[in-house]
Amino acid sequence: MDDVAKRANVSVATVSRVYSNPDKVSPKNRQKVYEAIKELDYQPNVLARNLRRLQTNTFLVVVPNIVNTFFTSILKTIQATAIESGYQVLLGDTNRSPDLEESYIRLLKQRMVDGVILLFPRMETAALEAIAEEYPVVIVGRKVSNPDIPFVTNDNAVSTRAATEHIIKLGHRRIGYLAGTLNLEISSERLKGFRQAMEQNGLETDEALIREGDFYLDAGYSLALEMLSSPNRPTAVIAASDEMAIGAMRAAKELGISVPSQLAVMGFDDIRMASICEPPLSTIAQPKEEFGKISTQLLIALLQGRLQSKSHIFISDELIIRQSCGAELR
Amino acid sequence: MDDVAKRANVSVATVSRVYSNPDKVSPKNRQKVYEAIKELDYQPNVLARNLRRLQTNTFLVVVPNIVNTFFTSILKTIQATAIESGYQVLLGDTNRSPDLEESYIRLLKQRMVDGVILLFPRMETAALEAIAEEYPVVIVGRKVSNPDIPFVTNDNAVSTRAATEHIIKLGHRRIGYLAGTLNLEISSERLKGFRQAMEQNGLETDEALIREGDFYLDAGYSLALEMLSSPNRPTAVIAASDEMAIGAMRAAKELGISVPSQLAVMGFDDIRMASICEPPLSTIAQPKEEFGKISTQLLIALLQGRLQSKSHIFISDELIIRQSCGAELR
DNA sequence: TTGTACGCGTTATCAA
DNA sequence: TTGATAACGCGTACAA
Repeated sequence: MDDVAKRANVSVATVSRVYSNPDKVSPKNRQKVYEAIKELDYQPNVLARNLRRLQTNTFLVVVPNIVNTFFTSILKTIQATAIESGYQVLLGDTNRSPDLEESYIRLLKQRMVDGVILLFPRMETAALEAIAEEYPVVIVGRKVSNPDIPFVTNDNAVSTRAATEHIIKLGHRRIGYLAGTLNLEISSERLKGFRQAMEQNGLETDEALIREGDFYLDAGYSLALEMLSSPNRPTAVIAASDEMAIGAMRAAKELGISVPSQLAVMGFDDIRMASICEPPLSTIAQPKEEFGKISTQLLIALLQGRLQSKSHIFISDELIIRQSCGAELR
Repeated sequence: MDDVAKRANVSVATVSRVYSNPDKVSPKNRQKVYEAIKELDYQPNVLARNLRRLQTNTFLVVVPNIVNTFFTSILKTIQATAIESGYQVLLGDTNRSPDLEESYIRLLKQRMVDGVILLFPRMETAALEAIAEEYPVVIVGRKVSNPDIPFVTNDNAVSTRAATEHIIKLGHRRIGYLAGTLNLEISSERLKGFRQAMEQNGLETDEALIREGDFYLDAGYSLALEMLSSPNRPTAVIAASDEMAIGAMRAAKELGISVPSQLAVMGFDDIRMASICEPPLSTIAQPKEEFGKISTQLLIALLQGRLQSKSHIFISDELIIRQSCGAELR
């Protein structure tokens, strides 16, 4: 910076101002500085700037599993939005481990990052709130009660209820449900929505038709194989994930049960396979891009101290009707 | 740090040494410092440390598309390996744009990161080499001739040749090839391997059976539909990607051509769908984890100035035989 | 083994 | 509008 200043016949202060406050420098000097910068191919040292400002214009995104296109779709939008606003994104993959999640908070304490976006965090609520009260944190995909902690999420109960109602309207009465790991709030909420829809429509839920899986294809396959082998089998199956729904379709095929004419199937997630499989799977799509965009905007607002309070944001899922639920047969 | 020093009755230098050179501090003082750190919950300020050391212990990973599990599998290993070694990972998604790729190099010039791993870069070779000559850069998935620039890649020609030979050994003579975008080196190399295998086995390659697609399912579907509708259709199809291979299987199904008994199919990539589709797809799996691990080790060695020269590393792909190629029928 | 003091390259304050 | 200068918090050369 000294060299630039000398070459432009100004002080380092003026050079610095050309970056932070160009309007406060006379056009003549500004021009001279620009030229000197160009001639010397000068690049400001970000490390010094960071130290002086005590901020890095970088934030961390903590992801449960980066080999999962659901999360990376969100991450992609976060990254793009961040870059647009002059921020960088540091990546933290946790392998779904709550401990690793918490360990990343160290970066916040050491001032290595200005803030954090937590995607579908799994740590205890108490720990989560404690961190978010002390540092700039935005949560995606999970609710907290503290009104000062911003989050953006969908409502899993509402969406599953809507999907279930769609199936009921198609005339089904015996409906099976393949749940995800039930100790996750996201799974229990989805199941809750299923039960609500059944109840509100005066249908009894046969507990034998509710099974817990782990979101993956194999679980959906084997649970459905059992369920569909029963003489009193359901005429529709709703799954907490597309993979499980596709597993269920495979089981049906193996048993000679045709989808959708003899069995309606509904998934959740809208993964790429959902539109490609046979028949294409009806499902619920979460607003991945909006998760990313809104959470990033919230965090930047938070960092710049212009966050309106009560930033609890719910975004609607989208019910996508393809052929597996048989809506088109009617 | 001042507070810690006072509390432990030592100087700040001693506190600093406890972090960087614990052995150079007397056990007594070391213990006192540890206690003070704990009592005050002191965290060293990374920004100051970075400035002083003129390094960040952070490196950038530039990814063509982060919503692609092939790239994120590599990224995942990179992240894990980096963290293990005390490094952080900054994320750069380029949407396959060469310009965006180059723009990330700014972070290097500004010293925001110590080095870069470029995954399957698309920029011009000249630009690539120019950057890698000046800064610590490791390239994944692409070769460069300069022996000082480290890279790790597979050999697409060799792998495709092996896959083609496998098909030939199964007795096929008329074999179709669905290529990827041919202006990418990766695609032309694969096609080259196909031609080599045909030639070395004395088979003529009918140019009508070589078609260029774009790696995606739809292209594989429509190209195969055409190719298989011909009266003189091939008995085997090799694709440059699993998605195209799956598209080809769909086309075959539509035409009433049974896979594998009437048509052998081979893919490339080993995406999740490959093991799930019907029939399961034979394919070539690239060593994703090794890409990640080795590239990270190379970069860290490079940063620490202990990189042996000639770090040009080739890793073998794995031919995965499932049912779509019909090997099991014999 | 320990402490003093300088400098890393900026930004921001203040006075001119 | 500009310049001089004091931080920012740490690491380390040097002296003790």
